[in-house]
Amino acid sequence: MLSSERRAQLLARLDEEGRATVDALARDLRVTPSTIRRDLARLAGDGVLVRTYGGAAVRTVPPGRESVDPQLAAKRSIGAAAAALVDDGQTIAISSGTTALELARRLVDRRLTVITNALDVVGVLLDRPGIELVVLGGVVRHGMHSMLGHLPELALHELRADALFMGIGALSAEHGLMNDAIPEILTDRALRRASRACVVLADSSKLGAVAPAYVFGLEEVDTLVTDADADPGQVAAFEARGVRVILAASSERSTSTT
Amino acid sequence: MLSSERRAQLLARLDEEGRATVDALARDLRVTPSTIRRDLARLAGDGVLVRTYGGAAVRTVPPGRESVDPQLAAKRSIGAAAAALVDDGQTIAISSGTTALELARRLVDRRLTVITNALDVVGVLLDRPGIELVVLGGVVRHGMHSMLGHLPELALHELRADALFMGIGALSAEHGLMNDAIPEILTDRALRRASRACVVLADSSKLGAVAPAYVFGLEEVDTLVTDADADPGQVAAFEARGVRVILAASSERSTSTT
DNA sequence: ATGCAACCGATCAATTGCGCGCACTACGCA
DNA sequence: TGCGTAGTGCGCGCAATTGATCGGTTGCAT
Repeated sequence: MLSSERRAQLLARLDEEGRATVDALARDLRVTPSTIRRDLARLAGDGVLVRTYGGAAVRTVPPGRESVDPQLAAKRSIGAAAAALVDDGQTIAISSGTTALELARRLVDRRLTVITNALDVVGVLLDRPGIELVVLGGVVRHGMHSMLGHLPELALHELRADALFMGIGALSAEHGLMNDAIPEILTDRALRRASRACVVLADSSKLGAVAPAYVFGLEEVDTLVTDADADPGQVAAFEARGVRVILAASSERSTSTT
Repeated sequence: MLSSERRAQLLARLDEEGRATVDALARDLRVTPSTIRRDLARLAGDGVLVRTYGGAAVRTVPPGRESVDPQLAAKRSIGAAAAALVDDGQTIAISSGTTALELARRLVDRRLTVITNALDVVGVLLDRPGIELVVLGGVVRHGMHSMLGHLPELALHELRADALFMGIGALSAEHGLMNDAIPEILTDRALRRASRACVVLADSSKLGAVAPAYVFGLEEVDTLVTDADADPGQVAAFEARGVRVILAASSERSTSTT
């Protein structure tokens, strides 16, 4: 095999899977880990990938944190369902989070203005012909790739969106929307204030859960997109609070794995 | 078989398979590897294919669009020299541009706070343990990956840096700093206002050149880092204007190619 | 905090490919 | 026939890649 071909396969695999270990690459490409390390170092020098301890990752995918996400299938279907709510020509805001990132992946061929504070969303939508991309700025949280602080708030005073699509760590009919990280909530509230409508993206495991940081109440939420595994009682409770609930068609295998 | 016919077959095969080894081509075309190497060298010179170790491959990017930067070696050395001006613990601002990007590559292992409006710089410095990354935000320019508009200005009201490192499209002792893109200049000026010192990074081809958009004058510039190919007259002119000039050691091969 | 296993970068020897010079052949032309 | 040019094959010194090894470092678990 040609060395350039090997590097191309390496990149293709990384593109597909988001990350790979040195050992796995060495085994599958039939070379020693030394060679893989050299290839990775070279490609990392070109800025194509990011070297991590034990392997490598695509630049735009957060490491570790979302390793083997059992809800990934659900998040994908939620992203697809949410994309159907977006009309061409609109201006939308997308918050950080893996579910919101799945939405962004579905929007690459659309004609939109997108406001975001999530660097991963930026990576997905960068240089897409129909996408006008507005980045909020801020201090980048390590690993999370979201931009926080008062800079996003400042920028959002100057911006307005038709709709905000936000992922959320937990939500309940009783306590509203909650997140794990306190610094996030100021940015999330500012995003809400700058948007006409609010669509919350949350897989069914988030419904009825709690998290330490209170973001805002359900009265601020117009639509909730979740997956078909959602508890009907929860769905009814949210609908009773005036939230339109959309159940995304879930892929079948997800039930068997849990 | 005619030699031109052989080269045509060689190209056809490469088009079909995407790659080929020297040995396989020599075997199938009934000539020695030497001849194949000569053919490949010739075709690579024409830009039709890419030579790789042990074989050849089709171009992955069309010839015109790709970034064959003749100044890349110079920019790398400039980036290295500029990195020596940065002390650990400092807060620095980095503007957009390929030369500034080379500086960023040299800072990945340092302990710094970095303010930038360049997404490529963000990609390089993202998740580096010692790097606190502050993104300015703004509207993303397609292809350029810089964030512009009044959002960066707004954010820069809230920020201060020890030094600004900025790439520049052209500069002369007479006309000061100039850029190709008008929208850039507002952001560049705001970056300057927020920084105590200003270091300009420009390879020698930029010295004495002109570009349409005036950014600011040399009285705002403390240091200029360029490569050793710089015209001594130009260097003297800049020094006469009070600018400290640093000549980065140039790599040797660049001279032989010109 | 500490110990341990895994990983990394640097280095070395071996293999393989490469550029270059030289000789030979084929062909066109006077 | 003699000569010049272009193309090809061959051998040699050199460069690039690779796999193995070693000392140092990192991340993880206890």
